[in-house]
Amino acid sequence: MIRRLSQARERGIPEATVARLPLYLRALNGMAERGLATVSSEDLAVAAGVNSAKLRKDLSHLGSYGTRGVGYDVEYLIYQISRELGLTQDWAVAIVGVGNLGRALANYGGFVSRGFRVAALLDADPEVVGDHIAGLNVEHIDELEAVIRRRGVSIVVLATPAVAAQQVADRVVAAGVTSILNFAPVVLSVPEGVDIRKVDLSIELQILAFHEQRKTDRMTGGPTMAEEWPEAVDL
Amino acid sequence: MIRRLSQARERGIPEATVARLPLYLRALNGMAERGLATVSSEDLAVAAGVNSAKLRKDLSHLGSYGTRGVGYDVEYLIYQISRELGLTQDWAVAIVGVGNLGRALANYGGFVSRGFRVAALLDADPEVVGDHIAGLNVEHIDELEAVIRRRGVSIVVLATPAVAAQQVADRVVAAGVTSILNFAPVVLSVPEGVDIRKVDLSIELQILAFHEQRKTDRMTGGPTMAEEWPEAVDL
DNA sequence: GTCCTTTTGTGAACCGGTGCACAAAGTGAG
DNA sequence: CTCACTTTGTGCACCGGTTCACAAAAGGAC
Ligand SMILES: NC(=O)c1ccc[n+]([C@@H]2O[C@H](COP(=O)([O-])OP(=O)(O)OC[C@H]3O[C@@H](n4cnc5c(N)ncnc54)[C@H](O)[C@@H]3O)[C@@H](O)[C@H]2O)c1
Ligand SMILES: NC(=O)c1ccc[n+]([C@@H]2O[C@H](COP(=O)([O-])OP(=O)(O)OC[C@H]3O[C@@H](n4cnc5c(N)ncnc54)[C@H](O)[C@@H]3O)[C@@H](O)[C@H]2O)c1
Repeated sequence: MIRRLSQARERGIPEATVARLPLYLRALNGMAERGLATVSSEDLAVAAGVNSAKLRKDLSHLGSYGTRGVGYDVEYLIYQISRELGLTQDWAVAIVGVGNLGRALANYGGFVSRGFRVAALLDADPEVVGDHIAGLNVEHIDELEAVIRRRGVSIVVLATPAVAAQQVADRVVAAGVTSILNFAPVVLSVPEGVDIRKVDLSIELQILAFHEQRKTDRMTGGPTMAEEWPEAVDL
Repeated sequence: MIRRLSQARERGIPEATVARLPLYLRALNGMAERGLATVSSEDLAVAAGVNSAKLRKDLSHLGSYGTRGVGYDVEYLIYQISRELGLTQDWAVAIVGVGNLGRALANYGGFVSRGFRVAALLDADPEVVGDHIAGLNVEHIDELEAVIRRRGVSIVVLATPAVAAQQVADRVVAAGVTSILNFAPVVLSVPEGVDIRKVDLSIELQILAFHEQRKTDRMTGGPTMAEEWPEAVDL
């Protein structure tokens, strides 16, 4: 039982913890800007909107970086979390599908700030190919594999229409990319080992609507029993 | 123990289930378009990308809508899920912050399709106010409360810069809205009873980067122990 | 040094959710 | 009507994650 710290760090940061680390990082960056040198788990937890015990347990998975009676060194913790997340290196991102959403993403400054660099924009529409957006030339989707290879793209953002998404995903995966952020409202099927994260606007709104309905039902003493199954239902 | 069905339905659909219902709904709509009348839990589960036992358990929370030996009636299930999610009514959505992202959202057709109607666009920039986007006039943020009241807005989408988000959220909540979809990278603080869902691009990318790093580390037999804490760290 | 205060790191109970596996319920053939 | 087959609905064991609560560690006062 020699490798105490190593044991904690190695091969096993819970997924739920990984998802919160960026939150802590953001809060810490704010604190660093305001000149704070150290922060307690309680304060950091409040800033990140979580419970302080959870925060401490999360951080304990990275190692023992706090000082009892004092708290955590802000700069040091920023470095450790950044390193853990892989933010100390530079990630080349390609955006495929340069429509409404793809353009917004390309123009968004928030990526670059933390190790992510938009390295390529790709689209199938000849009307769009050749456009200059955020200092980048939109290239034709035929160039996909070449662009991924040449620019060392390791993360692809999918912002094509739903029908094209699977087909593009297949090519992207075949080209060796194993991390995809998907905005198209489809369930992508990819081989083992490929990570997909999806952002789905419409699902978020539907979840809000569900709770909103419950809230208003409760007020108005809404229907408690299933009503009759009416005739027509639009899609 | 009289009210079996009611007991199942009433006051208690697990949050995880609610988050999956939109997925099932989407898959079902696809099947309805292709003319399928019934579907087995197995097939629907595959289409939605989940385990079939999970799907059955999820659906059992809404009631007993399947037929053993046959499966589920596609149209009927679409109706039941829609009703449960509150999609049989029309929701007025306001988008606050009509920049890159706000515009993309306003132009997006995917909302309207399922009970959500963009009823207002609001911005603080006089340059933007008055623009016509997707058939809507961009109104000044000063009109926020009046617009929410007059158009019956019950869901607000926040697409302002991070610094403005909390302030806008406070006004939105004060105006009686209890459902917010937040795109700004901040932890919003709102009173009990207000539902916030956040969509955070940057967090998604960071999670992908984490796993990507692990994958490449494993291949190259990367560092197993924490390295030295280097001098400077950029934010 | 001793004592008091602060705050971390974690053991352990708890909780929501997942998935296996199967009885119950339905269909259809003969 | 019976038998073979299909598929749902769910009991139950399990698992990851959350939260409480506290011992252990650190710092400061004297
Ligand atoms: N705009 C939004 O706010 C929003 C919100 C939620 C989800 N989405 C989803 O994001 C995706 C993009 O939305 P959008 O509004 O930007 O759509 P869009 O139609 O404006 O843009 C899609 C772009 O993809 C390109 N494209 C089509 N097929 C392609 C292919 N095979 N390879 C490369 N490029 C291809 C098109 O030329 C077009 O430029 C859609 O799947 C949409 O459902 C968008
Ligand atoms: N564009 C993206 O792809 C993207 C991705 C992730 C997150 N975000 C986040 O979404 C938000 C919007 O991004 P964006 O790229 O559209 O920014 P943007 O600067 O293009 O647009 C912001 C808009 O909000 C308006 N605004 C500012 N203060 C306001 C106020 N008090 N009330 C009403 N409107 C106000 C501005 O006038 C501007 O039109 C930001 O918080 C950003 O961090 C954007």
